[in-house]
Amino acid sequence: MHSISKENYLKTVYHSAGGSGEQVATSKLADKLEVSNAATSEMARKLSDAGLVNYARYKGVGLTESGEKIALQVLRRHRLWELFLIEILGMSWGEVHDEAERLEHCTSDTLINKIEEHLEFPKFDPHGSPIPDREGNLPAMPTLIPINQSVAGDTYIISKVVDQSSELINHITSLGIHLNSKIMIVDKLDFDESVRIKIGNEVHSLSKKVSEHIFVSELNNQDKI
Amino acid sequence: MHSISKENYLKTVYHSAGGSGEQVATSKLADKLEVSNAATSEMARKLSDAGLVNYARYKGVGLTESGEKIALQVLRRHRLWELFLIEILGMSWGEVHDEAERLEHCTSDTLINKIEEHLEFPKFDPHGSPIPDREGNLPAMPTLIPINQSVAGDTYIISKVVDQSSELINHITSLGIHLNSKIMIVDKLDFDESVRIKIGNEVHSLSKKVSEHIFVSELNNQDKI
DNA sequence: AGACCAAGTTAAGCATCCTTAAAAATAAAG
DNA sequence: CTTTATTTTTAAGGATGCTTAACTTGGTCT
Repeated sequence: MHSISKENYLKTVYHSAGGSGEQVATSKLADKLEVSNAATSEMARKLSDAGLVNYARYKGVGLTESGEKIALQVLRRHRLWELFLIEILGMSWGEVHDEAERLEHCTSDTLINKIEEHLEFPKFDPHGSPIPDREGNLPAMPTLIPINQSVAGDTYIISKVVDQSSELINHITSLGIHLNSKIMIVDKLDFDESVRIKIGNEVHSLSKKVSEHIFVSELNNQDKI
Repeated sequence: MHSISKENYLKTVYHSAGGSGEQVATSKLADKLEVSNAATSEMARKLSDAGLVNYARYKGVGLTESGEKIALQVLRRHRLWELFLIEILGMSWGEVHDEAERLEHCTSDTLINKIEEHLEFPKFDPHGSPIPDREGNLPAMPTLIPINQSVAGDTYIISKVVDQSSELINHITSLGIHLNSKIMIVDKLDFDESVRIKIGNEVHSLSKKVSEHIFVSELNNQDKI
């Protein structure tokens, strides 16, 4: 296994490169990792020697295939842990990030696979980010639309909630809305642009403001949590 | 938080000192931690400077009060993780030790308390070892005897297995012996000091060596796991 | 007691990952 | 196109935690 530092560098390169294999400036990594520029330059050379990044002096770093593989494994561990801590242990959104940040570096394949199994092979983490599978493949992202742009009569899956203010979260949680809840759009009222939705057998009304912060995906587009 | 190395040294001192605050030879620690004697001497000095152990050259180390506190916290994390991995995630005895060995060093109080809560405040880990509570207090232990000191004809509960080598664990697991299994002592053979036990309807023979590592408690003496 | 052996300690050095400060390369401006 | 400013890299050094090799110390044997 690679050192915690190396894993964090690779993860940060992955995030900074925005998916594609762009080159990332060492200074950008230094900012994100909160270390000196000198430290990132040195690490860039080491990771390059190890074949995990492409690095040419003054040109930034980009992940190689094997580097990306490791970054995706770290990401997988992070996102599965976050989901697990929230779903199974009842921790709050605010608490889980730092915890997962540490656990992601000391979790064997065996353990993370058990966690994945226990969560019934989720595809997305509590923030709606995709969880790489055992081979490092990312699931297809559903097309997300804010709930106020949904079509009355159609059925959707709650896929993402932006703005993590506890007020909003508590409000929608109290209505029985959770990530991956199945909902049906009853109707949309013109006069206040609110949306009425059906969850299970209950119908609730969502204000315009609330409905803008909840994103849904079409049912067929989504296999399972 | 203290470094992983420091936590491991303190834990090892605790285990080696056998509960009471005896002095432990640095060479004994070196053996258990699989590092050189030089490394333990140096660490002894550092831990002593930090007030975590009593250390006089050539006289070994012993935990101070604050050192023992840390050791017990590490122990608490280790044992709760082991139990959690087995009970909640369905991992095997053989798998959990190494896993817990890593997790114990990157688990916040918040998380370990959640785990404790989820397990409904267990008192003993999967090996029958006591789990320190949040204040570092150990629960009262049931009276344990090694199986080779049991009385033929009597019935007991498997309460503890020492030596966590996967070989031993796998062996006894394959015989159907688990923590809290009820067993009956069939007889004890003088010529090789082996013990024959009955589990369910099967009778198995345990060598002297194996029988020394399995501890049982009398049937009425046992509250819960 | 004196000599000897084993246990324990110090010394020197290495790997990792970080720092600050100086030097070099690139980019920008006149 | 040269000078300046900015970014990036190298150099030197520190902390941690380990190694091997040499040296003390303590205990034992005669």
